[in-house]
Amino acid sequence: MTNTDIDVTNLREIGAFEGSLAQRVYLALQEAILSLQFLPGAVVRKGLICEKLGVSRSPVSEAIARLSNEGLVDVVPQSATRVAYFSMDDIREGTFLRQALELASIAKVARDRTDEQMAQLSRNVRLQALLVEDGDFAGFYQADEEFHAMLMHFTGYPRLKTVARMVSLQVTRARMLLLPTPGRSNETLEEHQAIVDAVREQNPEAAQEAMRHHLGQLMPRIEALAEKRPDLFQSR
Amino acid sequence: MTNTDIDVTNLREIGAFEGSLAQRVYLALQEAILSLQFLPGAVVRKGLICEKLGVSRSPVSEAIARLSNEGLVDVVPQSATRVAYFSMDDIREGTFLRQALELASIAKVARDRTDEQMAQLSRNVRLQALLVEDGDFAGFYQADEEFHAMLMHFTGYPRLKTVARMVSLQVTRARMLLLPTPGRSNETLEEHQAIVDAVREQNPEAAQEAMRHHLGQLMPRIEALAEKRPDLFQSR
DNA sequence: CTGTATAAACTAACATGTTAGTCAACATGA
DNA sequence: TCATGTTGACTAACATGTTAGTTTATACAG
Repeated sequence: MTNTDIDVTNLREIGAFEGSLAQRVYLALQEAILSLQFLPGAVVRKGLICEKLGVSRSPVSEAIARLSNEGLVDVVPQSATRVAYFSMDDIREGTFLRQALELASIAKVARDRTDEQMAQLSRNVRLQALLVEDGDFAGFYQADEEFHAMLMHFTGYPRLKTVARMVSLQVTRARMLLLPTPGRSNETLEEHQAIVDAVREQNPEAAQEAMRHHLGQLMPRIEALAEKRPDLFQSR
Repeated sequence: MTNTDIDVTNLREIGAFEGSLAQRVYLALQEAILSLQFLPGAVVRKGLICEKLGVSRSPVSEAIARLSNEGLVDVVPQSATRVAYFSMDDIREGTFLRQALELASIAKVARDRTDEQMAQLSRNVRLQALLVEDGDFAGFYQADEEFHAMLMHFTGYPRLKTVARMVSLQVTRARMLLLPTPGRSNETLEEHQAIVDAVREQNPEAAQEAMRHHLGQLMPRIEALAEKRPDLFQSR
């Protein structure tokens, strides 16, 4: 069991975020955890965070409470808080929940989409094609995120995006470890195109099937990862 | 706009709950809000709650932060906290999210169920039949809850139940206003039986269809409610 | 009587002091 | 060497003090 502390120099200053102090601290910590600048097992010390960010323990405590609720940290009462280890069980569950929400969303969007929404989707996918052509992986990753966010936005349910993000935080963190595989972005693009095609034709079943296939590509890659980096996975 | 305070005498003592003080306060407040003992629009005063429950502002603040996150209270920064009004938008969204999770769950359970799980489901539904026969509405309500909780438990995903509960809290609160309609529990029972039959036959599509039909019965009844009790719905 | 400025009261948010539970280091005995 | 008991440092949880933003009541001008 490693007992290393987190390295607070990896925290972005809270001036970079908006909202209450607690909210900013939360965002700063979440970013550090998801980007793996805080490694699993590292001890989260309130004192260091307070010092680095220049705030008192109150907002830090509230931030940690939220992270605990999301499963990104493990709090041992009266003792310590650590960055949560990866857990294949959590990741599998997160994938399942995420898929449940994505499938319901895509079916609704395929049914109810407007022409304007269709145009936006089409535009996004054409942008993706450009980015793949240019080999701009970072840009493609962002456009990919936007693609899924856009679909959820089109359902008209504002909390959906938030809930989907929350349930799959562990998956998001695991994705950070996936190196860009040659040819994968091309496949991803084709999968996105298939989804958009089904939405264009207003065919909910086809859209669901295309989305199911798309999302199904992720888990095997994460499972391969667990073999290579067992140090990041829970040893309980 | 009513400016009534909450009536803290409706709060159960925290001795009735388990966990940290913050957790107990959270549960006590949630119970009062969901059971409509705290009415929409009522001002939540920390001072009164602290006095009634015999705790300081810290655990109360943490509890309110969680309730705010779940949408059960509206916090106006630096000003006041109120019990959230009902919102048809929130309820529709909650129903959508709940259905997404229930449909994914029932499909998985129909595929993967064990004989032991099948026996438990069958037992629960036969219990429901007895309770309907006896006209025990409270008992039937509880068995109904257990039925859905059981299905989610059988997926093997431990957080699922928690997430499903969280996304549909507004729906749960609205259900409290639905008077037991004559004959409805009989219908509900038949719908549950149809679901269990499909699970027995390990037919995911049929199970989903039965579940979809079952869940589809709720929204129309809530919509009728919004007409009768406009005072509880948001007037923004 | 009405619109507006102002101040006082109230509250969430934040800071800081205190308590009590946990855990690891160390000592003691087998 | 190893099991076990004790102690002390450390931390989350809780209590309380302080700050700053919002709302509302009130005074005053038009």
